[in-house]
Amino acid sequence: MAEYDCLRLENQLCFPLYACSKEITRRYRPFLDELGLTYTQYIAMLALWEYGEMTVKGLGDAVFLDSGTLTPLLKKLEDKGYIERRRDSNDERNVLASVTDKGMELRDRASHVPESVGSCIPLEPSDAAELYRILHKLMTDFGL
Amino acid sequence: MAEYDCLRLENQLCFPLYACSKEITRRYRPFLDELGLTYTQYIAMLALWEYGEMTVKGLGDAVFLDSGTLTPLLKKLEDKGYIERRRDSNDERNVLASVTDKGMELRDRASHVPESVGSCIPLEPSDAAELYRILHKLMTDFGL
DNA sequence: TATAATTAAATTGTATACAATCTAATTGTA
DNA sequence: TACAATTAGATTGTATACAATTTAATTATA
Repeated sequence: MAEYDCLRLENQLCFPLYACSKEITRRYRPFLDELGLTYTQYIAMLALWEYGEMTVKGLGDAVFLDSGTLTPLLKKLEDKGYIERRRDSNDERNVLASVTDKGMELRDRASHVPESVGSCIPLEPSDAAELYRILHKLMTDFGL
Repeated sequence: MAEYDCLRLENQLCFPLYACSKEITRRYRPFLDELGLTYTQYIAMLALWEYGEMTVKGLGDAVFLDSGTLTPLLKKLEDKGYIERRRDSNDERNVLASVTDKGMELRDRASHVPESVGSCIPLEPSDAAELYRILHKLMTDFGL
């Protein structure tokens, strides 16, 4: 059966990546629940806090999601009062998303999240740094 | 704004993990399309090829998915003719999934997938080995 | 042994993801 | 300037994910 060794779960690189990504997302939940955000909504808010007003396209480029995912997600963030959406009067094709005052207050409440989650991730600093380096290199080489 | 540096997308470890995981899954698509499988269906088939007949629970433990995801997924694999599902007569709570002859033929056609995908992942062998080591360590420490 | 507790799947509901398509606005060009 | 091509966002359809609940079967225990 050595001919199928390459198909063993243990020998895949994609699988632990997929599994660890899901597990880490899962560990955000208790902290994000307090903020009323899902993980993807949190990622979108990180981008909007950092870059300010953005088009749906620009946000999608930043977080690697398309309008099919972002349109309903941004509507939910708008319903929660964290962002506003409006058409760009200079180019009516664009929809601009911006953070509201309530959304800026949320930023303060979110500022402890990275540290809180970090303490739930059993990763030595040296491994975390190495993982960070490899993943960022991979993203660059992917053209992301 | 240094107080919010920890919220910058660039400073998250979760985000490149999430982005790379999605991108790698995306790169499986053309190869898996030929087999008529989605990525998650492929992962489930890897487990069934490797371990043989499994309960839904056992499969879920192997690939970190619950019955809410697996029940409809296994029905699709059954519709495609790659697996069979039957109740365990020794314990009627269990549903056993097993690979059909057609599913075993698929294994031959799938055997080139890891190498084909690997050549689309711009990762040096040393980095791939290091990434593999860190992720497996993380899974172990997560209790996965 | 009757029943409480546990277990496994399935189901329900919510939220991504993303391909493909549609619509409206803008841009390029003959 | 008409009109083709492009672009942005929204929509539709399919496929995960997973929490919470339900149902049926099994196990533990009073």
